[in-house]
Amino acid sequence: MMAADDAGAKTSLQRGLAILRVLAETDESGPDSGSGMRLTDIARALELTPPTVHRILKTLLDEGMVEADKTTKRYRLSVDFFALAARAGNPGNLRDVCRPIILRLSATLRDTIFLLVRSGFDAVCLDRSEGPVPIRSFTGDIGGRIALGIGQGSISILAFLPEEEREEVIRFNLPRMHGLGFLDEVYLRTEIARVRELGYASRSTGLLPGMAGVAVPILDQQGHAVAAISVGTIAERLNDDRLPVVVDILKREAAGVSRLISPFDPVLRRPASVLGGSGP
Amino acid sequence: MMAADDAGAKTSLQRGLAILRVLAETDESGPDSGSGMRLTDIARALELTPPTVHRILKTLLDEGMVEADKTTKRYRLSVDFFALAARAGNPGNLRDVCRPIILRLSATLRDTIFLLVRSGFDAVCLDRSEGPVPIRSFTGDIGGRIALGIGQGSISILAFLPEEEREEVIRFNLPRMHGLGFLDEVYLRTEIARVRELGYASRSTGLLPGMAGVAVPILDQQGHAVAAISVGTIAERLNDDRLPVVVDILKREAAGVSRLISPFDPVLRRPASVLGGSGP
DNA sequence: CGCCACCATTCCGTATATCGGAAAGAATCG
DNA sequence: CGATTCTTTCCGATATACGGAATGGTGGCG
Repeated sequence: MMAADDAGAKTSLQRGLAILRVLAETDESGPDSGSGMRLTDIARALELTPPTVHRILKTLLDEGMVEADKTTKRYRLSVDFFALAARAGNPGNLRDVCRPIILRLSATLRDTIFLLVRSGFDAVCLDRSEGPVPIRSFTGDIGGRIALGIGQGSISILAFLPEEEREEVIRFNLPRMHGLGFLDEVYLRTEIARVRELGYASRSTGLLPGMAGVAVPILDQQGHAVAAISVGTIAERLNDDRLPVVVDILKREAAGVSRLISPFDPVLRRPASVLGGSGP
Repeated sequence: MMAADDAGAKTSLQRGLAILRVLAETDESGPDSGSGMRLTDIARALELTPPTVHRILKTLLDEGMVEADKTTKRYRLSVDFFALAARAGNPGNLRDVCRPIILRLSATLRDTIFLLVRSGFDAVCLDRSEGPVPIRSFTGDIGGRIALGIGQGSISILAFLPEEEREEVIRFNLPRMHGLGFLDEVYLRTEIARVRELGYASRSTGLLPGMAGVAVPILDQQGHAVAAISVGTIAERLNDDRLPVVVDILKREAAGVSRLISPFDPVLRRPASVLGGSGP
């Protein structure tokens, strides 16, 4: 069980990470974002005493992970921390491998392209390149998360997970989805079957009016999804004429990526897994 | 505050962060990127004993900041960590405020737009939106760093720092620059003077052949630079006809941002409640 | 095929960093 | 201008982290 506020944190490292997480929450988009948190607020949120928070914050400050506004005494995650993260999230070179493809696709299709990767029960947006047409999407920005099953890219990953994992994700995510959309289990399973059959996910879910998308999974050697390439655009741009063309291009690119990731290394008995272990 | 602030990490939190940093280094682009590090490599790099590294890695693993490939025993930063830190780097809402502007600019100008922010002696790329023309740049990707003074966006920040800070940065960065480019101090100071006079930085530095850029600083209330908006494109697209137009558009947008950031309200103005309202 | 070398992992006594109550400065509010 | 809330420092008791030593694995090499 993963409580949001880490009631079981015992070590100072865990407390430090908890503080980073709490700061990240207030740094996300919103009216107060960027303004940061005060020491006592952090202490309250994490059920720590002010001296403890103060000491840890001082360390985080010295290490450059956190920055403080000296006048307002408010703490927030630093730009350095942001820059550090840019070097993460590249499992199996996936992001590096896909960047040129993403750029090429958005230039060719003149739509916004997303690279999504699975992380636990979510899909996370690893990269994106905007087309000229502004769109809205579930994952939105780089680093954005969405439950596996919501949105074309996300569902195309879910559809091509190993059956056991797929069931586990569905079990876990259905309750979460009821809050976000109006998907019921029957609909979800129908969609998954369709995606598996077609090899791509499309159609507007109706959750974002006027928006539409297509996505294809990126499969590993075993034919299981590790990621997805997704096109987000307005509904008119995915009509019956254009859709097949886009799908065709996407499938070709995805197949190319499949060949490039986890290149067979004779030393290893198995290809390196692209997936992380951030599951249950 | 005695001495001993030196490189020798003492607390477990510092060691944990050091491990994250070391993992970030090997995760950056390169032939081995994405493959991760082994435990003993980390131990050697940080001059720690294997048991210590093992214990800390276990914590980081439990906390989801690090993921390990079970077969190869290699550790790397997790996608979760990536998602976490992607929420940082939004000082004073700067990124949120600028995103629509970045998108609008890249759609209008059909070039690649960067948002750079100062971090210490560097400029860091906070956001970017690619135009149809592929380009190369110093900062490159989101999260990329470049010494203040190299590149149009970077130098336009440097030029509009308070004089004292500007001198400090120049002193610190000149030695670093000699490795990167061929800038000498006279040239740098000439450029800075020119940028201050014109209010923007342009001209191809010649460091990236065929590439060109224009950038304008984003100023705070005191007229000091906190960030810059930069256009990166190929040299032909910044000829004498187009350059003034682009500069004009950029200046207008930058002025708009200046008004939006840190709306310093001298009266007692607490931004609602920090914990408050619509929690996710 | 089997030995060797290196690596990951566990154990545990010692040493030390961490914790938080108490209280002194700051800032803020009424 | 006094009251309240918050930040920061101090310090002793204690829990936690450390790393040497030993164990279990895994790949490399002869």
